[in-house]
Amino acid sequence: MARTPVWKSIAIALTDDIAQGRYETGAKLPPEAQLSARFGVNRHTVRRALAEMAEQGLVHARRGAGVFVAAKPADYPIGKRVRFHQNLAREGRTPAKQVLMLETRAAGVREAEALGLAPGDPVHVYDGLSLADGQPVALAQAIFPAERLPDLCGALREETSITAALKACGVADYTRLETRITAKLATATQALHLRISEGAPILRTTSISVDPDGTPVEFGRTWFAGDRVTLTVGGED
Amino acid sequence: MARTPVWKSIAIALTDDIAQGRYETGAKLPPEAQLSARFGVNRHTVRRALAEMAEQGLVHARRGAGVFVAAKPADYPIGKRVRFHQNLAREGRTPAKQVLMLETRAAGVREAEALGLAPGDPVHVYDGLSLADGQPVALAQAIFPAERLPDLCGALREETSITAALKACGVADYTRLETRITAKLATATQALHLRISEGAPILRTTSISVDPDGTPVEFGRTWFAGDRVTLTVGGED
DNA sequence: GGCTAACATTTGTCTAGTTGTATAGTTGAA
DNA sequence: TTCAACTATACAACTAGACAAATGTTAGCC
Repeated sequence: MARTPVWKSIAIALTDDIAQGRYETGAKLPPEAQLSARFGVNRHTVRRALAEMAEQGLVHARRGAGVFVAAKPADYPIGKRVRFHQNLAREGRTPAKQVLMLETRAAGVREAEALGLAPGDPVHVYDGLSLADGQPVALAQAIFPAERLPDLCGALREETSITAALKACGVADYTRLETRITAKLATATQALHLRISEGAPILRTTSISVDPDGTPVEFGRTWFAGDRVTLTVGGED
Repeated sequence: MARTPVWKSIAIALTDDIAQGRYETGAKLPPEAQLSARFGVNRHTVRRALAEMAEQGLVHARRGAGVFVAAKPADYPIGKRVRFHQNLAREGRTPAKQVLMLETRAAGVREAEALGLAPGDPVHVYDGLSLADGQPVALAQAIFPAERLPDLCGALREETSITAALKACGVADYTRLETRITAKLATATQALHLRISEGAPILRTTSISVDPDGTPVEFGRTWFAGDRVTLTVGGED
């Protein structure tokens, strides 16, 4: 006899359910207690199955909330013209952003250098979450020179994208001057926002964007959920 | 592995924000709902963090109004002239001390060496608690040469500060010769006195103070509640 | 101006549900 | 015996939603 463990057959059954479309991406699976009743096994056995699926990136569990079907990875091109909303819309996914924090404060040394300011000059700091089809994809921090863009905070709050907010403040166009990419592990709060597990791989990019005159307008730091995004460089554009 | 709970890391993040001056003393923190969005957790989890901070006296909440910063960690300059009462008064906080124990006994080897005595010579030992605005900030042990300062015990009991007690015994001035700083974790009794949790970080300093002639007058050991104090070295003075 | 009433905001509390983890026990097979 | 798979139970940590209570704000009225 083959003797496949019970938990493995449960994992297969659930995986099949997802493939059949019984549970959509982003949807919540029934709670473990309910699943264990359905399969007639102990809760731990279901957990074993779910753990396997989580490791394969098929589902993701949030303590207290439930187990959710993970989304498919998206290609995210990085070139001269990086526009989160356009990038995703091109793939037929619905982009969205969620403002986590918005403040104006003095620039740090690193930030001032990137924006061509003096340390201590005022900057707008935007902390936000970028979503694709309602699923968090990236944590983004963007820093703008406050003196040049005094009304940006309001615009960021109201507009649906950073590009639109910059346009409302008179920056009709801007291009990416430089992007640096490194790999990190998710901290606890990053993991919570991105709905991944602590210690999961993260792509961290830091970037400088300039307007057509070559004046820096944005210093950005973005943390992508490594499982959900594939950064692509080069190609067209 | 004992992973740190999410609420604890949130408490640390907020405490740090306060220490960094992002929220001034007396200022209102963002409402719980906003904080829970910023950290990506449920409001209850933020409340757990705020409860911890409130217990430590860092913030206090008023129903219907908000959560306010009660006190930011005090800066405690360490230089030639370390005076607990003056240090705190300069920051607009009310210092106080509470005597835990007062005794005269024979000096140990380490203590004798620091004070330039022979082991077994009599020393006064002061054990006390230092408070800022009624909040315990540090546990202090001070050891004085008994033969040189025979009446110190009584003075320590009556005067409000060690500086005053020394003055009453004829030591008009004294300066810090040396201070050593290490990090420790709070023991149960330390935690109890400082009203922090067991295992919380503690700054331990050992110091030698001398009178204008260069004769050692005090050998001190102090345990600061790490959350409530930031030791600063150098600068003015 | 000064007062009140209505409303929105914000913290406090409660109940219920869900996943994470730890411990101990049972069963079946090599 | 020993080991792996599974069961059983309990508790901790976090989520979710609802409502109460206190506060701050604003509009309207005298």
